[in-house]
Parts: sequence; structure tokens; C-alpha cells
Amino acid sequence: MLDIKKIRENAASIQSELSKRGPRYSLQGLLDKDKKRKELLLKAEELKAKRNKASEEIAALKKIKQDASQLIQEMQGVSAEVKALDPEINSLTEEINEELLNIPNLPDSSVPAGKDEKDNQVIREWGIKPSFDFVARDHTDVGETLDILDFKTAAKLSGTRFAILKNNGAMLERAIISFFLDIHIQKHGYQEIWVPFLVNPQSLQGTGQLPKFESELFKCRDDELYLIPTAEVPVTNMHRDEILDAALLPRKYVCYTACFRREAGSYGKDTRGLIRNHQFNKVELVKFAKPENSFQELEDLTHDAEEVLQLLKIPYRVVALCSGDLGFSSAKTYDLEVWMPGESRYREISSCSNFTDYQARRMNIKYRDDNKTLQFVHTLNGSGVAIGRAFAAILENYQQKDGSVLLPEVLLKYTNGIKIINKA
RNA sequence: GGAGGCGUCGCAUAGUGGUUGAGUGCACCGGUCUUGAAAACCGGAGUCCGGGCAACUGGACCGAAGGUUCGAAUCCUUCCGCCUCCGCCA
Repeated sequence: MLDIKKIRENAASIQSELSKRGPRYSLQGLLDKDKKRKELLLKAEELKAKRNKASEEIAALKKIKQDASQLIQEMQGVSAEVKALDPEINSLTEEINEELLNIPNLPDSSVPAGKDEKDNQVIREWGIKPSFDFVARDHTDVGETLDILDFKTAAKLSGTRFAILKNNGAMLERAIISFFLDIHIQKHGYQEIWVPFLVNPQSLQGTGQLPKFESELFKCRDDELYLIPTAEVPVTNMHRDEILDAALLPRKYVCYTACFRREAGSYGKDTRGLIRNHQFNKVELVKFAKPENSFQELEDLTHDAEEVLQLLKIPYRVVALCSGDLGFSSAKTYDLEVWMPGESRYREISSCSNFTDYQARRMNIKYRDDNKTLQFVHTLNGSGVAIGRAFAAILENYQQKDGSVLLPEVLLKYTNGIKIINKA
């Protein structure tokens, strides 16, 4: 969340930065409540100071066995006043907090201004789009023909937007996961971590999914637990309420998890194939960084994610999200988009963001700076990268005229030497 | 699911209604001593929210929320978390 002190001091400029996101987030109600709360707080604290002092006097009087009944009577009145004020202050505090939780992060000044995804900026492109002497098919078509993807049976088990991977398809999914993990662990120096796929509401509030986006989450009926929409949630929350050792920053984690999203509101969109499923696999990169380095860390993290696509030799581009398309908690985001020949378009496969101190403030994650002052860390994360979409991209970019799919060379050591997927 | 135990300032602990402005040990920071270090000794240190140009100063915080009281780490209620044992189980 944003710092209430900064909002108080720079209301106008923060308001204008917020409005770059598009929908109006008004700070006025917040400021009014804050002012009211401060007045009441001052009053209550004065009363409490008075009471604390009198309590000492009463104790002293009782010790020498003198009568304190007049003071006690007086303090009964003071305590009654306090008892009236405190709940009012508490409910104002709660309301203020609630409003703060619903205000998104401020876009960084380097973020291109814009309304929606059409205003996103292509930063760079990599690779050569494959050319085929036949009509390229989409991954659903390719996968079903090879009997490695089965959406019909998945629908029987769970409904739409689920997939079953079969035969060498299941094997390929596993190979991609292992390959991504190994690159980030061995080459990029991330620490491997394995986490729960179910988390409590507090964790989701920490990273920003709650309270505003509950409808996107799968929730357990009998327990206060949610299925994670991304590994970002458990991994970032590992350090909730902690003071991190400055010498160990940046901390870099890589984590494979399944991810679960309700995709409410995306009815009719990408209903086919692997692109937008309720359950998908992802290898996630998460960093905790010092504020002065966080934007450089974002560049590095983005390059780390890009490298797995380069190694797979899949063409992609890097896009800077504009202010209107930015995620709720993010100050700056680069999307990686892979080329999908079957659709003749780019598809998002990774999203790399710097959340600055927004999540850290929600989660209370700090470190001591060079002056030994406590500061909030900056948190970052990015997909490195989504497995299902990488699977789809491989099928489309590596498809052959006869319907088979060649496998990227770098995967050979993970596929038990299988170089090509043919119909079983 | 059943029974029992426990949640105190980074860690470990003391503390059952009023000098608790939460003690002690370890760890931490500064100093003395030392060629340097260790040890020893001396001293200092928490977080959050306010007021003040500042020195400084008010309030809150002992898992959480309520309650009793002039006054709560301490008493009462509810909740949460952790541990141990039993049951069930991959």
C-alpha cells in the first residue's frame, strides 16, 4: 500500500500520478478520515496521559495507606471518556486501512502513459519468426492430433479451461519445468524453493490479490484457504514481518508451482487450448532488493526470463506496460510475449514487475540501510516463464509438415533423448 | 477428530493487579584494556503512531480481539498459532 504520510504531505501530486492509471482513485475521503482520526487520537492520548499519571499517584497514596478515593472517582470519568473515544478511533483506522488496501501502486515515472494494452510500448524483439511451407496450425490442433493434449476428457473431469497432458506431452511439460529451474538456479543464481499451493487470506493481502480481487481466486469452502494464483504469493510472503539482513540483499528465489485462477470475466476469451486455463504450471522468479537497486534488478530479472526463451529459440518481444495496463501492485512491468505462428500473433508468456515498497509495506518486510535505519525492501517478481504457454509455443514454432513436433535442443537432456514427438 | 501443554523486546528465559519507565543470559553496537584480536570490564541499545526548529516529549505494543478495574504481561471470555500424545491416513 501507499504511505499515508506521503499521501498527507503530497496529496495533489499523488492524486495526479494515480489518475495515470485511468479510473479515478479519489484520495479525498481518505484525507478527511485521516484528519478526523488524528484529532480524536490527540484527545484520547491526552486523556490517557492524565490517567497514567494519576494511576502512579494512586499507587503512591495506597502505599503509604492514604485515601485516594477522590482521584479514583475522577479517573472513572476520564476512563469513561477514553472508552468512548477508542472504538471511534479504531473504526476510523480500519476504514482508512481498508481504503489504502484498495489504492493501487503509483506508476514509475519511466512507465509510458496510456489507457490500455494498445498503448504498451515494444522495447525490443528477439529471434526470427519461423516460416513454413504449409499452413501453420495452432497448438491445440497440433497437440490433439499427436494425442498429447486432451481437452475433452479434462472437461469431463473438471470442466472447461482444464487440460490433460498425455504421453510425450506429459513428459515435455516435466522437461520444461526442470529446464527452467536448472537455468535459473545454476546460471542465474536463484535459490530454489518449494512452497504450499494453499495459502491464508493474510498472504493474499500481502501481495495485493485481496481484498480487491477475491473473485479471481479459488477458495476452499470449509477452510480459510485459497489456491495460489501464482507462486509470487507464498514466496514473497515467506519474509512477511521480517527484517532482512542487508548483506544478503538481493535475495533471489525461483519456485515452481501450479497456479489456479478462476478467470472470472474472461468468458469467451481464449477458451481453446492451453492459453488461459484454470490450472497451469509456472516457474516464478522472486526478488527482495534494496530500493536504490530495484529498477536495475527488474532489468536483470527480465533478462533472466528472456534467456530461457532464447535458449529454446522461440521468437519473442519485450513490451513495457503503459500506465493504464499496469497491474494493481506494480510500479513498472515488462511483459514477454512469444510468437505464436498458429495464431500469427504474440502471446504473453511472462510478466516481470517491480512492486517497489508497495507489497513490502503491506507485508512489513524491512532491512537496515547503511545508517542502520529500518527501510522497506523492494519486491519484484516475474514468470521465468509460464510452462503451459511455453509448451504451446514449442508446439507451434517447432511443428513439422507431417504433424510431428521437433523438440528444442536444450531440452534433450530432459527428454530422455527424445528429439521429436510423433503420433503415438 | 480426541487429550494435554505453550505463546513475553533478534534468540532463550524471569515475571500472577500498582517504583514494570518489562528484569536476566546470549547475540548486537560503542568504549577501556591489547601490536591486533579474543577474553574481561564499563556503557548503550526495540518497534509503531503523534507533538516540537531542536534538546526533548505524549501515546501504544508481552499471539489477536473483547471484558473486569482508577490501574492488566498478570484476572475473565472468545479466537488464532505452535508443540506433544492418541486416532485416521499418502
